[in-house]
Amino acid sequence: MASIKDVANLAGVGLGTASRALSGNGYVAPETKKKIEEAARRLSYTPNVLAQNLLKNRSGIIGILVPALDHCFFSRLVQELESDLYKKGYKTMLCCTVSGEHGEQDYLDMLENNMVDGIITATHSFNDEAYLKSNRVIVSFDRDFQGRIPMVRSDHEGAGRMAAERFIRQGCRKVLNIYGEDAKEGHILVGIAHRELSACLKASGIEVAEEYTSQDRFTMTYYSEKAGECLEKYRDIDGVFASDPLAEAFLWESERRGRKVPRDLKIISYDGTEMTGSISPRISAIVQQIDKISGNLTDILTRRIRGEEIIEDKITEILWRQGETC
Amino acid sequence: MASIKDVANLAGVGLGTASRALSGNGYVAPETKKKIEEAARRLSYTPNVLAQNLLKNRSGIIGILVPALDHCFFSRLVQELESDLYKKGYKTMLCCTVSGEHGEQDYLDMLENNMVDGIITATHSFNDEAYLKSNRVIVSFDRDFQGRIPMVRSDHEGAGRMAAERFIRQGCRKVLNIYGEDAKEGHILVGIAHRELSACLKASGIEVAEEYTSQDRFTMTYYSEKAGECLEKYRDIDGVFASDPLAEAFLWESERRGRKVPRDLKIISYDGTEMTGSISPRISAIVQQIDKISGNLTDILTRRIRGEEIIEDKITEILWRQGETC
DNA sequence: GTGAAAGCGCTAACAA
DNA sequence: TTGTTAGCGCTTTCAC
Repeated sequence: MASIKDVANLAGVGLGTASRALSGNGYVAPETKKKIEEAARRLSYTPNVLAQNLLKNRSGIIGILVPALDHCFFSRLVQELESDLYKKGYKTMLCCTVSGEHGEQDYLDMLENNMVDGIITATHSFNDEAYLKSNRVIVSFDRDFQGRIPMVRSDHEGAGRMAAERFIRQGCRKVLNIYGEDAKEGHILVGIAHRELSACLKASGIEVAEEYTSQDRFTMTYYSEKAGECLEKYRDIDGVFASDPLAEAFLWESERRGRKVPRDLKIISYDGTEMTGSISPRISAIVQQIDKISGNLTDILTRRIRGEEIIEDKITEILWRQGETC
Repeated sequence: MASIKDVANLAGVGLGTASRALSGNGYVAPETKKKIEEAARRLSYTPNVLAQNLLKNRSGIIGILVPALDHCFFSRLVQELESDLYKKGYKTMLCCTVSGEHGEQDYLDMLENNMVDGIITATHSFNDEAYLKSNRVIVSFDRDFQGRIPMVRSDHEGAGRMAAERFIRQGCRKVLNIYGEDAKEGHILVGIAHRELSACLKASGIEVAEEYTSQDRFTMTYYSEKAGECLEKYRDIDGVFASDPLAEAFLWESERRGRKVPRDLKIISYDGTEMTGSISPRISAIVQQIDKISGNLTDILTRRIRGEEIIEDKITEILWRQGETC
């Protein structure tokens, strides 16, 4: 590994000059520069980012914390974030908190020890304190830290109302509203959409059943089981509101039991990733705009890294996607 | 940010002593150690990994290059790799090469400039030269670099034969064999399975149609379109062999056209991720064991980082998963 | 058992 | 315009 010192020696100049020539900032005579560049080429010199990082006290890496990639919403979000961060000059460190038993704490430590310049967290599992203790740059997706960490989320209130409106218009009499048990109360904010839905439906005299899914199982196997159980337990429901993969599971499990969708059961999914929009029949959905969410998250993050004080939250608009299930 | 120097000062010792006490290697008197640890706690000292990295000339980060996370095989693989790497003491840097327009080259440069200690590549897009130029640690998934970079892949020969055997036993007369155009020839090795399948079928007097998918589109929208087209184009096929999401698309598109699966069309998917195994009907599949693949990749990688010379390839066994589509 | 000093590879300030 | 020097924060000799 050739160092900048080697380059300077070969070119017959001081290493400060070599540094200026190669990095492009600072005065250096054209011919000297040429010599240095030639020497660098001959030695196939590459600057050691480890040294640059130490000096600048930044790594150029952003940590993304997600429960898992099994869930299509998270894999889409991560892919979008990686792309956006890259465009802004950052590399992405991936941290899945559910898959292994390993700790979120470990990943948070990377903030303290300068491994990452910032963190985008989309996990549900950990206690707030660990996050709030850190004075470095964190941005949250869909999780409320009592206004002490900036957050990005979808317009869940609107989503809940929109879903209710659809079920009502379709003449549903009893709707199953199912979501993660971690969003049941408190600061996982997708719960807002579900609570809003229940409230709206009840206000219109429509019966509501609520069920909750485990917060650390994201496999289709689990979702299929859960959907099957619910269909057995609630034989009289004619509507379901659930996140993408679970909505898909309801679709197949319902058909398999001879309950036609949408004739006997209307399904609306929340997330509306491309996955559920292209299978057949296409699932009707309220869409969380992942590209916008990613844009907001990375925008707030990079601005905070640059020193801006931002604590305001960002609510992303939701959309209706007409499918064939409601 | 308190540095080790601050800790040493507060404890009233030299910074060398503080370093030894905190890192645990080197002699230091118990009471001195206690003083230092106390000082560290008071200042809530955290070692700066950037400095440690520069000294050790390693970052503890592994780069994973995948085309995208849209495809369930890759999102599963990445999740598994992240978990395995974590257990081995490495962090994961995620690099999606298709999603953005940004270059694979950029990520390969990270090897040269010490940003990552090694790379696991599962991409299809780039020319071999860029990889072979690098003398740092690379391990490849399913891509042949003429024996110059160690590789892990599934037993594609066995997979092709197994699929053929199933189609034959089910009495198929014409099978559609569809896969990525990049695997058509050369070094994307999943092509072996498909070529083997075609060869076996033809040898048994069964007709084979081959089709190819784009190598940089992984969305369900695309797969659905493609499946639809094929079903229109080949009205007489009674068997399909395709990767997971595409197999799923064939399932829905076929049913939508009134061609019942498996009565009119037998489907076998290659990959057999959990996703296709749990929807209803469950898709019959030849399973690539992602956990084993990940284990082999990370094992070879870490051993090479430690200095072992490994160039032999690792073939992972495939499994049959009985579903309801063949 | 401990402190001082060198150095990882780089950049930036300061002289020359 | 260029070379020298001082660190970034840490670990590791090497004397004491």
